[in-house]
Amino acid sequence: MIPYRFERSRDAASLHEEFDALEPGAETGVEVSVAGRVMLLRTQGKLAFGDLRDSSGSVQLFALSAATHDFDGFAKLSLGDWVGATGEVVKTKRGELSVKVKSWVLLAEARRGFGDKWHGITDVDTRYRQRYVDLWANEGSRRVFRLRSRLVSSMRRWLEDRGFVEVETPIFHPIAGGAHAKPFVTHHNALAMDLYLRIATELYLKRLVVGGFEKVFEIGRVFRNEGLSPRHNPEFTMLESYEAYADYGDMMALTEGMVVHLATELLGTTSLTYDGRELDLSPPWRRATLVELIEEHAGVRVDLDMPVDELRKVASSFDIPVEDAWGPGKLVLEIYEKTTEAALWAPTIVMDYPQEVSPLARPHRSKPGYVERFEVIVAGRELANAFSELNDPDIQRAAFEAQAAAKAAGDEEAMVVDDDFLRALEYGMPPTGGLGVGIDRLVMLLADVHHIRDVLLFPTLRPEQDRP
RNA sequence: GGGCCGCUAGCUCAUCCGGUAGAGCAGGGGACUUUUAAUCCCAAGGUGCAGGGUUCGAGACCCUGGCGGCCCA
Repeated sequence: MIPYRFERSRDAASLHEEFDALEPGAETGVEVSVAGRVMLLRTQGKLAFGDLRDSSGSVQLFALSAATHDFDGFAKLSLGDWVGATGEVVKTKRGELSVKVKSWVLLAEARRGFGDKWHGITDVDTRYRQRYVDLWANEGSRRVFRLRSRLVSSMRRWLEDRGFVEVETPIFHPIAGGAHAKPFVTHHNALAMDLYLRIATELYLKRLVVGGFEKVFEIGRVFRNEGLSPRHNPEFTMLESYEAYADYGDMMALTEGMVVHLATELLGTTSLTYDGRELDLSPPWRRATLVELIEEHAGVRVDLDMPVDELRKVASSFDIPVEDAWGPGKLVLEIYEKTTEAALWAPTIVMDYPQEVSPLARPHRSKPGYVERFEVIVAGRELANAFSELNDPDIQRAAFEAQAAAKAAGDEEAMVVDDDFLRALEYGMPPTGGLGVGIDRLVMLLADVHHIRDVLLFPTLRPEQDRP
């Protein structure tokens, strides 16, 4: 009979912490109860040794036929069985900290085996579909998800310590806005209308700034209807935060401060290794404009006041499939993405994007045609995107209308006019700095993993067929 | 979407030039009173991703499809 509960007094880590210093052969007289999964079992006639793993670590169980209740049953446990065990804390002759089992109880039977105890599970399909098996079999996998949990927790605390208030905004949107992406569509029966799963939290959070939340953030899942790749999953997690009275310069300091804090708190250092290369996150991060970086990496000087034909020629020379509808801003952005972005390894704040491709950012205070926007690129990938937020309803309406025109011309990722958001801006939004950070990518960076599926517990997969 | 690679026992992998599949671990039985991936002995374990084709004979060669990976777009 499997019991309904088990009174555990200690976990593995606390036993190691207290008793690891004991000499081999030591007895403590301390009786404890531990519980977990049997990950290894070595029987030896009238003795048996088992490795018991709980969420804190592992501790050895040491059973003797003369001293252990139902020794024969213990010796026949299967790998993967859950047990609770009670007995004295001892060190074996070989110096392994152990619980010398007096009594034990089966808490759950593993009817399916746990696979190769040495190689673990390497089949990626099994790892992702049956994450529970992966988590038990692979220490590295457990490590990544604990890191992720601590990262989100630390991020939340860091923002709250600076006066930011966490909110939850709708996932169902009547209009999908706030990013360039194709949305998922669903249907509400009672309202008889289609709804979109959000592609960003931006427009609702800015409504909250209008409403008087001067520092606000949301850590939430967003959904984009795009393919799977090492860096893309259709649902992923973003931090977005908005700060009234601040501009994109303040957002640079905020982003840098937060990432440096997280690396230091979680890893104890800002000197990382990523994909076998050294990566130094220590501040100050390099700041350079988009066009400066293009010149540096592509060897061409581009600017928005160049004739469009000339920009097209430059783009074509880099094998970019130029589309007729692209204006100078889109061309410059494409040239940057093709030639420069992947080459930026050390953290780089890439400043001043074309207005044409940034419909939610505020025009640059001194550079016509540009907006006050930056992205942080680390290890060749976008980690954060931020701007001085556009708060002029007339400019915002014009930007939306340009987007709507692009959508009508075939750009499926373009935005549409959001009249409700414009109405909010008409009530007045103060100068505001906004920031978005991809949580999954940040975890990848700090955990040194190279596929987004390795930081998602249950990544999106095709459903398996004919496999029980 | 394109190219390449993979899919064999519960798990990790072999099977050479086409001759009807093998090991380690797990699971079963046995030995062993301080093991550390314990060790040793015994027995068992397969719709070779699916479906076609070539062949006297296909896990292997060819075609189509499925699932996955890497690279490219």
